[in-house]
Amino acid sequence: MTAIKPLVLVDGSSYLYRAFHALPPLNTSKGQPTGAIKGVINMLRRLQKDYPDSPIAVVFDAKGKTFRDDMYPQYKAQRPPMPDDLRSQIEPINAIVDAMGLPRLVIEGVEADDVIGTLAAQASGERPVLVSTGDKDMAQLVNEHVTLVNTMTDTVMDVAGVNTKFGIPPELIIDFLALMGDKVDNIPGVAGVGEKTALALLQALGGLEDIYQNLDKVPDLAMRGAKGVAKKLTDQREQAFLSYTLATIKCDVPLDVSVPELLPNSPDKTRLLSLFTEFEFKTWVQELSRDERTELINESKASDVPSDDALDAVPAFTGTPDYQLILTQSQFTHWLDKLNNAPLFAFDTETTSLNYMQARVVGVSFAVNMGEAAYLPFGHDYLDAPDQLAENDVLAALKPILEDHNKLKLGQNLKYDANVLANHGITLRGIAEDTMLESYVLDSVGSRHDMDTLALKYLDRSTIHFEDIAGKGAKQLTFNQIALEEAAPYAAEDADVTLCLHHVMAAKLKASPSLMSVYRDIELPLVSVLSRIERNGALVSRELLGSQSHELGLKMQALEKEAYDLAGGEFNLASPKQLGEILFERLNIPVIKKTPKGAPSTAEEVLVELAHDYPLPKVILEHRGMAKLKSTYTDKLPLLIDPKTGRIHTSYHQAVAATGRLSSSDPNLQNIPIRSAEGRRIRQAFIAPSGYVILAADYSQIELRIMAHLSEDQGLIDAFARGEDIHRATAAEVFGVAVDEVSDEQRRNAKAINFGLIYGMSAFGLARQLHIGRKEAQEYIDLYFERYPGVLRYMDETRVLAAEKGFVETLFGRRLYLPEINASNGMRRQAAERTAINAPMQGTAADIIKRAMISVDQYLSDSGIDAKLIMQVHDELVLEVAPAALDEVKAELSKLMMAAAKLAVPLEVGMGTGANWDEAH
DNA sequence: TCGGTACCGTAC
DNA sequence: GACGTACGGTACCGAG
Repeated sequence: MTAIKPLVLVDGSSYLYRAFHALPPLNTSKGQPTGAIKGVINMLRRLQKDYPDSPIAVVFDAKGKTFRDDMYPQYKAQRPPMPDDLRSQIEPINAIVDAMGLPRLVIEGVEADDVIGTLAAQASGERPVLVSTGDKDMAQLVNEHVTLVNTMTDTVMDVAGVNTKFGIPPELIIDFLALMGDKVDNIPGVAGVGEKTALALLQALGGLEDIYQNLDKVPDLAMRGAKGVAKKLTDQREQAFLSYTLATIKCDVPLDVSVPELLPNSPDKTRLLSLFTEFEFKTWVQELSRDERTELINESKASDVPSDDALDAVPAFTGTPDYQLILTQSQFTHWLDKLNNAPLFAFDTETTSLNYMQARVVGVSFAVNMGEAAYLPFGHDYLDAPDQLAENDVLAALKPILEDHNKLKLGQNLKYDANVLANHGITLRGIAEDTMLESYVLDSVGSRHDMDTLALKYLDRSTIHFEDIAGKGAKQLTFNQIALEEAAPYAAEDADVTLCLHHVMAAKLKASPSLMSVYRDIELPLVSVLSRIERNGALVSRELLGSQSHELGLKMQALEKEAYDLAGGEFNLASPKQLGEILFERLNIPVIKKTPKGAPSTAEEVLVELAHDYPLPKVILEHRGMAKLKSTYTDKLPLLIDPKTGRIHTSYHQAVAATGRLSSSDPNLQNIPIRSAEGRRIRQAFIAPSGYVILAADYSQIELRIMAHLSEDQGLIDAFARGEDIHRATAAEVFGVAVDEVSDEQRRNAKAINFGLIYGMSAFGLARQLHIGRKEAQEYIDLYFERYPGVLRYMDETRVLAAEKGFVETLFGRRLYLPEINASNGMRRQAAERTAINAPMQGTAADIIKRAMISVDQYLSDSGIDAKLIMQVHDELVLEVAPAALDEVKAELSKLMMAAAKLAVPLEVGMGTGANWDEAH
């Protein structure tokens, strides 16, 4: 089934101007402006990716007069001449378009619009037409065959879209322009008739002709100044009809090309490479060389991966599903046969607990074809439960299938299934697809990624919820206690829905090679790696934590007494509300800051400030610090030690953080204290077992290095290349002193600036951070951007691109959508802008360490060396290593982590070892 | 007894 | 209001 490829008509001139004006200026090191080139070519590359092999034409305005100038000498007359900085970019664009193999059209005497209108008319009815433009005037071309697409904003406009956007159908767009005129093109329109009046007239009376035939009805229309409008229309009749002609796109320009001749040629890669190099488009240069490498790789492995085409050919299932319950050996044999012969099957485990270390599998469900699934129970043991197949027999029969690399599996969060199967001695292999990860890669923030949410979102299907059959709260049943009549439809549905979801989401992913690569090359291989890390666990000393808890408790008691004396009565130190009353009402201490809800804040920074003048805040601060350590860490961690392994097994969440980072819970191992001496004692409780040492390896300044790479700022790149202390180097630049004369304060300030940049900080934020004036903070920021202009440009460009596209990307193509980037609420919009700045850096760092984890895990298992991964903390990997293996592991780990990305700056890795996690830093 | 919100604090 | 991403603790409040 091959759909007819659409004809793609690109309004090159509209993008040329938009790119030039909307994007911040960009120059090569020789001073050649390239911002518009980059904008236009970027857009063409996107179109090519979206519509490969479609006939396409890139159309530009010709120089000189057009027929409209003859008709109306003032047409576009007020337009300033093209700026030199734009003019000099036209030839390069032409050259690149030609090298890309795209047909380029420039026709004398008419405008690009007319050429596009003509070609659209020619193709109309034979194939769909997509007009790629940023110009709304083109809406007049829209009909059932012709759609507009704004490639810069990724929005499309069909007939319904025109109606929604303008409130009138496409046929009336010319009339609309004729009435209200167009400032940009200097089309006069009817003076005194603006957008609102024009729409009211058109909606009430129809087109221009109809309006003039019904001028008597105009004064009665419900619109502002209706009475005067009729006179204006009468007086300016001629001008109105002239405007109509001017605004009409000509659809019968004589052309000496026709649609079939517009197929793209294969690109001249050598020429492209030299052009991209000349204009210093470094990422495209890299991509060109990378593409050539991957083409070779793909050719060699194309045959052993099942094609997604096979799935796409399966129509969506709409009938009544067939869900079976497997209770007999012959039913089981039948399904084993299906599984063995399926190119891919969905499966799901039902268990007794959400805790993957303690869970036992009590049943398994499968789906091979959509709408057909089965539940195989073997551990339900409620009163009067029917006889089931024996667990041992079932698992023994399934084991070879589940452990076979070549029997491909699909699931929803298969890491969990892999973990619980491991409890039964089964190593899940052949993890080929995971719907949770498909959803996460498609849109990490748009919705949650649990199956119920996905079924509603992608299948418009409401599923049986776990709570529906298990109940909730204290009397919630475990799965083995649920009657099979209820359990079977639920479990079978899970497998079926997973299969249907994959069908839908895989097609979406396929449309975007970069998202597909994030999914297939990063997220999917990571599943098994994370499963192993989780099951390895981290060893903690129960004794050490216990004595720390005890000690903290004693100190807190003393502080409480002290606090009650100072406050003149007992109160709950942990209650911000009660504390606020004591401080700000009873003791009349001034309020420095309020919480978002308006209550006086008792946050740390406030108490630190107050501690200068009052004794109580200092006591509260000390108490809080201890309470935090005790309740969150020293009391809690021992409770999470698994009785069987004696270790702590966290859960890493792969589809939670918007940027692509992992998160960790139960416990969260990614926020164990390190900054204060007291906090670090908790890290001392993370110990190596006897005969091993802890090895911690972390990327040094990874996000700043990524900023240097993405911004291509030469100063920053050079500083990293020289291997300088980056905060010191920044301070030297910003404060204009030699590197070895930077004071501690200057370095501290520079460090705050560097971190602030990563977070999209404002002068206010920096001022608060450094306790300086806002003006002074702004001066620092200005100085910084003066020294590192590439960074400023990158930030501006990122904001603009985010606003136009609605998402930002990491180096590896992971996307983060920013629905509020164009919000009218300034605060929300600014928050989205800060996310836009931060996400590419944080997300690229996440991509890099994930890639490193995959290769490190591969190395560890291939080599069989005595070492294992036990933790990941965003930019750090922690391992347990036998001392005899230490030298080799360190060398290999460093090599693999550095090789996880090729940036314009070196990726440096720091390492430490010790008997515990604290010592390893 | 629970679920949700507010506030606070830990990490990178 | 003003610095990004997480998780989780305690307090508090209201519904059941």
